[in-house]
Amino acid sequence: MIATPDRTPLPRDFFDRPVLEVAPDLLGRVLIRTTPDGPIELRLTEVEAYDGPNDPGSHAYRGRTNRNGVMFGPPGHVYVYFTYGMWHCANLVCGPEGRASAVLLRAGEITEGAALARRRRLSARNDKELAKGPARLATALGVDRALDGTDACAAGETPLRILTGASVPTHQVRSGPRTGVSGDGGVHPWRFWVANDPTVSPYRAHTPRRRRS
DNA sequence: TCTAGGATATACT
DNA sequence: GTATATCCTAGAA
Repeated sequence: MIATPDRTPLPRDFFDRPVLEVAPDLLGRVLIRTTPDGPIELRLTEVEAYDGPNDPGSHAYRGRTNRNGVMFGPPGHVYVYFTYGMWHCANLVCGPEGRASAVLLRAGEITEGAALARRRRLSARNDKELAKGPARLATALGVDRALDGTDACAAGETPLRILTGASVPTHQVRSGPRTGVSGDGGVHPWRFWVANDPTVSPYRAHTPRRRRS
């Protein structure tokens, strides 16, 4: 065995599987965000599955729009959406192509480039909060709509890539209801996280907003 | 420690 | 007009 970390991207076949197989298998894998100031690496600790046509909680449930077009494309690409008027969230598209299923990257541990991440996340009180939540993760990595459609499996230069390497053992994977999803979409235990990991975001049930005055 | 409310793009009614 | 795959701050407890 070779002791050096494997810098090879995951093969596209990895994502060309049902999203419920891919999601737990992503836990523990490492994302590399290449920025002009240097790389930021993140180890995934929490994800959520969204299964296009059968899933009322999915952005793709009501068909293709300008925003969600990447979900309908080939697996292994990054779908980035802008929400609540302020935040970005990153997903990895799963197969088969056209099914429009994806995994939302909910939280992770910054394993390299923490100084760069802190600069983008000034409100974080400690390093465990740098990517504790989907919008925080995107902010820490500097992910926005400009990265929508990025191929995370590309071998060459790419702003965002996911590496091969060990996922966490099955006995450390936990699952439960998805966060912040309303209606029938909240019943599925399609949120997956690493047991006892301090970077996993706290569960919040869906709370409807009150009307503005 | 907890809760309420604000910020406001995008899609849908 | 209303809801949302969210986060942050202020003020109460």
